Amino acid sequence: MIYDFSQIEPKWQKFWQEKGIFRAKMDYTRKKFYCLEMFPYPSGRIHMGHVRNYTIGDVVARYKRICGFNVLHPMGFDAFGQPAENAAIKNNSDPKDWTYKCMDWMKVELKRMGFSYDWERELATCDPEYYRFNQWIFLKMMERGLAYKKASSVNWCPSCETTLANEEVIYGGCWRCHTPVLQKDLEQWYLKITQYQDALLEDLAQLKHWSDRVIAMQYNWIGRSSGVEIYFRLENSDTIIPVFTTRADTIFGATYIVLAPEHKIIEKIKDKILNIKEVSGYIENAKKKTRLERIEKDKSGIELKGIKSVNPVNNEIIPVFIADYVLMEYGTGAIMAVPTHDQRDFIFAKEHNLPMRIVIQPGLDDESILSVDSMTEAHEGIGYLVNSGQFDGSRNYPAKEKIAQWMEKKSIGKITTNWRLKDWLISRQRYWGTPIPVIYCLKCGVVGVPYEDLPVKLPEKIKITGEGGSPLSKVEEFTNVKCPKCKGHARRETDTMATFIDSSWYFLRFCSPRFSEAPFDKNEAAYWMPVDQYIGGIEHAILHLLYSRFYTKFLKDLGLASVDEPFNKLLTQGMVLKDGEVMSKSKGNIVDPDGIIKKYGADTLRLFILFAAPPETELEWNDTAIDGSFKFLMRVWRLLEKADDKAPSLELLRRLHSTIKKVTEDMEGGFKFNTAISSIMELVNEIYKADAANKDVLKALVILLSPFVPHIAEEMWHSLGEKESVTCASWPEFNPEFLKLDKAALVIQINGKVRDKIEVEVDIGKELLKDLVLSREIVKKWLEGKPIKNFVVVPNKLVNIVI
RNA sequence: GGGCAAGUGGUGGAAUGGCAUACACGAAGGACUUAAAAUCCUUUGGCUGUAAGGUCGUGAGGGUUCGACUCCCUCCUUGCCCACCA
Repeated sequence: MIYDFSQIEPKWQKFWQEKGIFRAKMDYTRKKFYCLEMFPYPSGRIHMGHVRNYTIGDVVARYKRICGFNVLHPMGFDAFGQPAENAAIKNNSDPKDWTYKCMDWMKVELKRMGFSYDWERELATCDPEYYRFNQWIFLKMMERGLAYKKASSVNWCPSCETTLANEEVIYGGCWRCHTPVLQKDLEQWYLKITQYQDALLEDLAQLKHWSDRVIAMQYNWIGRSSGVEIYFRLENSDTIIPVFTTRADTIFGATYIVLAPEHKIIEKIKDKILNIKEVSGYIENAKKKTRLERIEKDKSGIELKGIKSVNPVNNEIIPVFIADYVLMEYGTGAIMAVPTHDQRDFIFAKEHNLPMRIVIQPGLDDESILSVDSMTEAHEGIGYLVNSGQFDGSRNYPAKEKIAQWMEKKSIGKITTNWRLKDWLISRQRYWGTPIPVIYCLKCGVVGVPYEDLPVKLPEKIKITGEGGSPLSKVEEFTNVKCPKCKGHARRETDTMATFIDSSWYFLRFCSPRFSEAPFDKNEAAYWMPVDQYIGGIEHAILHLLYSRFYTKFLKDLGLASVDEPFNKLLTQGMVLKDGEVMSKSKGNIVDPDGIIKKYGADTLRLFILFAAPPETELEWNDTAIDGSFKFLMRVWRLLEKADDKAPSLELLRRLHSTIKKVTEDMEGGFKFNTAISSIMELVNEIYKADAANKDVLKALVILLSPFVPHIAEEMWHSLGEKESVTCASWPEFNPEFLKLDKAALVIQINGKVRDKIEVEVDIGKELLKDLVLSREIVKKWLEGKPIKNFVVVPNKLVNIVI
């Protein structure tokens, strides 16, 4: 009887599907468990990253199911996006055809892995029945002022010919193609995620089962900082320039102010700027620079000649500069410069030969006194205030609050909170996405498409060239519409939504994927949500999770969702590496899962991936080590030949029950699959050693194995005489009676070093133990009459004699 | 510059205050075989020793403790995230 996985695996996959074992139904009498893995983008074939992600998820789902939970474990496709469009341009084909072909391929591969999905809940975000609710939610946001159109300077990728959200700009480049991003003035749709900034930040505290790493990433991204907006007036004018600072304690040291080149005030005061030509030149130049260039360059800048400002705390007349190191998108787009206590200002002041004044002395004794002439860098640390009027002598950090309050009282400043998080730009000049459901009418203005007209369907079979902006703008029958209000001539919006929208609520849709009246059925979602265990890559730690949290909060406010946070536990799995590097086509180090399945079967692949490393850490692919996983399964398989009804030895039962205990603890305490599997391997070794494979012991072994390697487990389960699926069995409980021992192997240490071992009765008294230990020959030799300073006993574990 | 991880045999990794290297992979030797594969058995951190044993050893240095891979402090290295964020 050989282990023929190629016959076994399809057989049970078919069996599970025909019996509908993984179909999920709402049942208030049972405890639910919603297990979700981040759904894939249909790029063609599944890769090892997918296999790892979905194997981890499948083990969780199968384990919870066998523990008696009512498990929801769905799968679908994040089907809109640019690769499909690019493929269409390249092959002169249709994005829809390409996408559906890819999904079909991937589905075959996912099924071949034996994942326990409820395929009846499958969804694809490019399906009009799905994206109509992207539009539905968008209209609800529009009604509440959360979706709005705004003209502004936006991130523009010249290669993709589309706008990008701040979140999609990675180190000055496009997140997709890494092309340096430019700034462009455009009218675009935004979602007001900032409406939820407080909740998004505060509710992070609820997410006790998320890693510190992800929490920190979200926290930093939202980026709340409290400080003061200080009003600097221009000399001989009523014009006020507000400036944001977190360092109000340094205000008396502000010796000039600096504006971002894009600052609106410049246009208003340009007649008074004496060197306007040079200033305009500088601004033009700054606009042309990519963000990367602005960051890398030294601190360039130019003074606005003829313009002076007034420091409101001491009425000092100070110069005004523009410089591209000041960012328009953060704070007020203007800063007060304190060169003595801010390193960037220090460099700038040195370069432009600007005045400095020390307002914080690190210590008041002679050696630590700073002087402007001898300073080589800014003093950003703590100290005592000087040159600061009535605040002289206070410690600078406690003075911060006092100064802020004083400024507020004098109406020269306002205590404010500044956020790094900006509203979400969602307009994309692309075809393969959700059309934004808006119509522009000359008479009525911006009009939302009426709900009964949804979905606004993407026109099919259109020509996509990849040139000249939005493909939809060239489709006359799409753009040319009647105004829903006045029935007059109107034009349809031709931009599509960012694809992160699609994945921001799919977990809710999975609760009732065929529901047609709303994005999802309230009651179903109330039962299944939140997702109990979410599993995916760390690359989605910021954007996808933040947007999903935002959508969930909005949908709760709409009265649809029942939870504040969508994902209770989050597991971010590590990447799969080959030769220390991430697998990628360009590096040519791809291992194709399909080839592995053909050679070893899905169970071996699953086992190797789970055994080789804990789920969160990186996994180094090893072509020879996978052989070991295969051999282990064959070794398990051969146990069938040994199956008998002889009573198992007490020793074997002990091992069985300690394995049950260990595996259960590993599953409950953070999914330590690698150590769970290694303890099962020890059990198998023990059965071989005992050379007696009692059927009940084997059945327990098979159940323990079933979440990891479901096909071989199912086959063995039936071979052992069972008729139902092993997935319907119940998880074994360990019997503590078997774990009790009457003898304990004690380690004898002398001065903390192991010198001897002794077997004694469990819970032996200290005095009796001491006599026993001291009578040992080895112990006597080491002691050699030296006095014992201390005799430490750790019950049933060790003794340590200190001499 | 800020934040979060991590650093253990030839390799993946185990041990979260109590026998460092479980479980595997690889390697070496042996059994079975005409042979190979498969399977089974033995060995496998360094140094030292015929052996018993001794001794060193978890990135480096200090500390706490009867006892530290584990806790604390300082530093080094690597990975990831953010970053002229005022």
